[in-house]
Formats: sequence, C-alpha cells, structure tokens
Amino acid sequence: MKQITKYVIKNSLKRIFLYRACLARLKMMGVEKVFSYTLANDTGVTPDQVRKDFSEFGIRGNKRGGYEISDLLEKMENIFHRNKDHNIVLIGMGNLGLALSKYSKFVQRNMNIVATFDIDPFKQKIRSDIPVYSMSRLKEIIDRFRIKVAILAVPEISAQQVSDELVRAGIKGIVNFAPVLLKVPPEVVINNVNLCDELESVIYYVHKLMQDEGLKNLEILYKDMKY
Amino acid sequence: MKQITKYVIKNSLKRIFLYRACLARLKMMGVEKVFSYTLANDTGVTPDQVRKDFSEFGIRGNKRGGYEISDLLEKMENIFHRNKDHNIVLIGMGNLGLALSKYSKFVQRNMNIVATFDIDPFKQKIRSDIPVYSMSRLKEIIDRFRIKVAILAVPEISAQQVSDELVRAGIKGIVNFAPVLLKVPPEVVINNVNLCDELESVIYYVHKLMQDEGLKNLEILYKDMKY
DNA sequence: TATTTGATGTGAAACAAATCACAAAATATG
DNA sequence: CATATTTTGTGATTTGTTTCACATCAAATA
Ligand SMILES: NC(=O)c1ccc[n+]([C@@H]2O[C@H](COP(=O)([O-])OP(=O)(O)OC[C@H]3O[C@@H](n4cnc5c(N)ncnc54)[C@H](O)[C@@H]3O)[C@@H](O)[C@H]2O)c1
Ligand SMILES: NC(=O)c1ccc[n+]([C@@H]2O[C@H](COP(=O)([O-])OP(=O)(O)OC[C@H]3O[C@@H](n4cnc5c(N)ncnc54)[C@H](O)[C@@H]3O)[C@@H](O)[C@H]2O)c1
Repeated sequence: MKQITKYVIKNSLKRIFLYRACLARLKMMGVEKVFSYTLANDTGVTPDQVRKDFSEFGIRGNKRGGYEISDLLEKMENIFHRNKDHNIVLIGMGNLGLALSKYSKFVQRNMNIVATFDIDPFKQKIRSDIPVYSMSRLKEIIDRFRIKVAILAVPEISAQQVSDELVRAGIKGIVNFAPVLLKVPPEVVINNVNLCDELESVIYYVHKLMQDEGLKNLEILYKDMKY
Repeated sequence: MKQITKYVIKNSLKRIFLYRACLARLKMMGVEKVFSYTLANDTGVTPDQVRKDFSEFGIRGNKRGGYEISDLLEKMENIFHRNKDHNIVLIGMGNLGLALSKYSKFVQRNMNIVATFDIDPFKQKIRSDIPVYSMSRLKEIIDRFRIKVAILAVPEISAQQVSDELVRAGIKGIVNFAPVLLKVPPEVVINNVNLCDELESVIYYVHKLMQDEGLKNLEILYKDMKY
C-alpha cells in the first residue's frame, strides 16, 4: 500500500535558491539592479543558464535594463510562497534536532518551528524557546497550527514508524535526516538529507582528483560535478 | 585569483549510495543475493537504471545469477575508498558542529573526525571524545594526520576566511554548512549543504501539490522531482 | 527622432541522462 | 544434453537539459 517516493530536488530549483541568496546579499549591499552575467559571475553558472532558469520559473526582466533586484526578489518570494509564514514541526530533540531547533536562519526565512516532539520525557524538559511535547500530542498540535511540513530527526530505527504517524496526522512534506528510505503515500513529499553521503561524496571526489592530477582530469571531474 | 567551484553531486553517484544502504540492510537481514529489480523495488528506481549505474561504475554481476551482496558491497567499498580510514577535521563547535561531532554514523563508515577547532576558548573546554583545538593549531594537526577533508560549521560571516585557512593548510575537500558560496582554487572540492534550501524545497513542492490536486498533476510533479 | 548599443528571451542545436529492447550468458528443466 | 528460462549488459532510442545564436526590445546617444 505504501510506496517509496524518494525525491531529488531539481537542479534548476537549486540554482534559483542560489540566485536568491546572491540577490539578497547584493540588496543588503545597496545594489539595485543586476544583469544575468552579474548573477552568473557570482554563482558560477553561465548567463544563459540564469536567463533560461528565469524563463522556466516565469521570471522576466526588461531588455537592456537587466533586472530590478527588489522586483526579482519579490517574484521569487511569490514563487516560493515566502510572503506567508510557514509553520513546521520537528520530531526528535536529540543532538541534531536540538541544533536545528536553534537555527535562526529558518525563522529569518519565515519558517517557524512552532513545536518539537520527543518520545523521551527527559528531552521534554529542555528549556528552549520552542516547546518540546510528548508524541501523544502530535496530531493535536499539527491540527491546531495546520502544519503541513515536518523535520524528522529521530534514530534510523524509529524513522518509518514516526513517518507513518506524521502522515496519519496530515503532514504532506518531510525533510528526513535519518538514513532510511521512508515509505509514504505518493502525495507526500520526502526530501532525504543524508550527511554521511554528503561527506563521502567529497571524499570520493577528492580521491578522484588526487589519483590522477593534472588539468585534463580536472576537466573530466568538472563534467562529473556540474553545477 | 580565487574562483567559485560550487558543485552538485551527480545523481548516479547519489543512487549508488542508495543501493549501498539498501544492500547493507539486506546483508544484515541475512540475504545473500540480489537482482537488479530487487534493488530497484527497494530504492524506487527502475531495474534498467540500476544496471546502467552499475555499468558506469564498472560493477558487474553474473547473468541470470544476479549479484552477490557481499561482492557488490566490497566493490562499492573499493570505489569509495571505504576500506581505508578517513581522517576529517571539523571547524566550528557551535550548535551544529557539536551535533555532527557526536554523530556515530561517520565513524561507522570509517570517517573519523580526529580533531575539531573553534575560535571561542569556551568551546575549547567542551568535554568530548574528540579534542577541541584553537584555530592556531589548525595547520599542525592537519599536517600531522595528513587530513584532506574538512567539515565547515562556522557562521556565515567567517566561512570564507576559515575556508581560506583550510585551503592554505592543504585541505582539498570541504563540506560547507554555511549558506555562502566559498571561493576556492579549482582543485578544491566544495559540497554545499544548505538546510534552509532543503526545507524550502519541500515547502515549495508541497504547495505545488496542494495548489492543483489530482493525479494528473502528481505525475507532473514526479517529472519535476525525478529520482 | 533616427541610430547605435547592449541585454533579454527563446527557438534550434548540442549534449547528457534515462529508458527501451534485445543479444548474450548462466542456470534450470525435461 | 538440448532446450527453455531468466537476468545481465549495452547499443539504440527517447527524453531532458544546457549551450548557442540571434531576433527583439529598451535605453542611450547623436
Ligand atoms: N547527530 C548528527 O549530527 C546527525 C547528522 C546526520 C544525520 N543524523 C540523523 O538524525 C537522526 C537523529 O540523530 P541524533 O544524533 O540527533 O540522534 P539522538 O539519539 O541524539 O536523537 C534522537 C532523538 O529522537 C528521540 N526519539 C527516539 N525515538 C523516537 C520516537 N519514536 N518518537 C519521537 N522521538 C524519538 C530520542 O529520544 C532522541 O531525543 C538519526 O537518524 C541520525 O542518523 C544525525
Ligand atoms: N544550527 C543549525 O542547525 C544549522 C543548520 C544549518 C546550517 N547551519 C550553519 O552552520 C553554521 C554554524 O551554525 P551554528 O548554529 O552551529 O552556529 P553557532 O554560532 O552555534 O556556532 C558557530 C561556531 O563557530 C565558531 N566560530 C566562529 N568564528 C570562527 C572562526 N573564525 N574560526 C573558528 N571557529 C569560529 C563559534 O565560536 C561557534 O562555536 C552556520 O553557518 C549556520 O548557518 C546551522
């Protein structure tokens, strides 16, 4: 009945995030306008790609004049629904969960962890701005705040079971830090973040690079690791 | 002089990690053999893809007989240099750094954080299995342990400066958790992990899914979010 | 206002990745 | 031992993504 839905975020979307981060920085520096090649230079992609990506997401500038940064950012905010607040829950207040609950960038981007949950009564006593609830109150809180997205930071062994609970409680998207492939119904979005794999990837590429040094191979590597 | 090298790990490599995780689990369960469709079922890709990926990484099974799990895992260990130990350093023992330093999966996969560093003398007093050094000892330790890979968990504002220090000390690969694009020489591999983006991606896809429900759009979404 | 300049936006072309289709090989079966 | 069956491995094909090339438009200039 349950099926695997293991997703990889599209590269063009990742690049849009990149552009946005860059634009936000430029805006802070007082810059008002950009051209596709400005963004390209700053993010390491080609100007063509910037424009194609914008085209894909329906973002348009004005010919000759480039793009108005505020305008561009506003359009992106709309695309990503960043003008509204997003309430999130976090399950598992262990090492990782605790760190994530303290991460201020989430709030800065309007993503509020409004509640955290843990099976361990001891964890429920953590003094923190965000309340730590017992798992029995999961559905109640998710319903009350109309929460659709959860961060899962429980041990591998409990991940599937907690994921099932989340889906039953109405969660539609999960950022999963446990190194397991969750089985969820097809209408639930899973984004697996596997930090071991991220580290291993780097080790893999570093080895590849050191094995056969020289520019020829650098180029091959670059092909392998496209932006 | 410095240039941006912002990489995205190739999807085929990500899938190999997926297969390996699956194989490890099957092995633990006492299974000895797999077919491409076994792996495919478990990981949500197609059997063709599994075989093509194996082909790309030079892994071969035997016709009709499928693949011997131990053999397969050994081949993968070789590809990923997992038979040897990998010494790593971690910079920034704040919320995230502390969590990462306690993550046992790194050790299980032969990736040992042998030293951590922090600018804050208070952090250097953290009682932990892994020593916390002052930044002044960075080069000394990196040289002593012949370390090539670092995890960067310092604030956004210091990330570039610390990255420069790491590169000067001989680091060739960095997993960067700060939401900035580091400028490094082309022979240094950067893997940016941006948890805000990961969360936002999920919000984006959940919205997309809810906006226009129904199976037709589910299919479109799947195209957007390929395995 | 006409002309030049410079950047966008987008089809077309080139390239890359995934799927298909089937020959080849290993095993099972009669 | 010949034949049927099953699964791999890989060219061929399709599908998707990036790069190229240039028409188009907006602004600057004369
Ligand atoms: N620590 C890290 O840096 C790190 C890095 C990457 C991935 N991860 C992954 O994140 C997850 C958490 O890692 P961690 O190091 O924080 O582990 P941890 O053991 O420190 O924390 C896990 C927390 O989950 C709680 N928990 C256990 N079962 C539960 C359940 N059924 N319902 C609710 N809560 C439950 C525990 O009480 C604990 O507080 C693991 O899957 C791990 O593999 C951790
Ligand atoms: N907390 C999280 O869950 C989280 C999640 C994703 C990304 N991040 C990113 O990871 C980084 C660290 O986040 P955090 O929450 O752990 O922050 P933090 O402030 O808790 O920790 C940062 C640590 O880096 C140390 N530091 C500062 N400047 C330094 C320097 N020049 N050299 C060495 N050490 C230095 C500080 O003393 C501190 O201990 C940030 O870039 C953040 O954006 C954090």
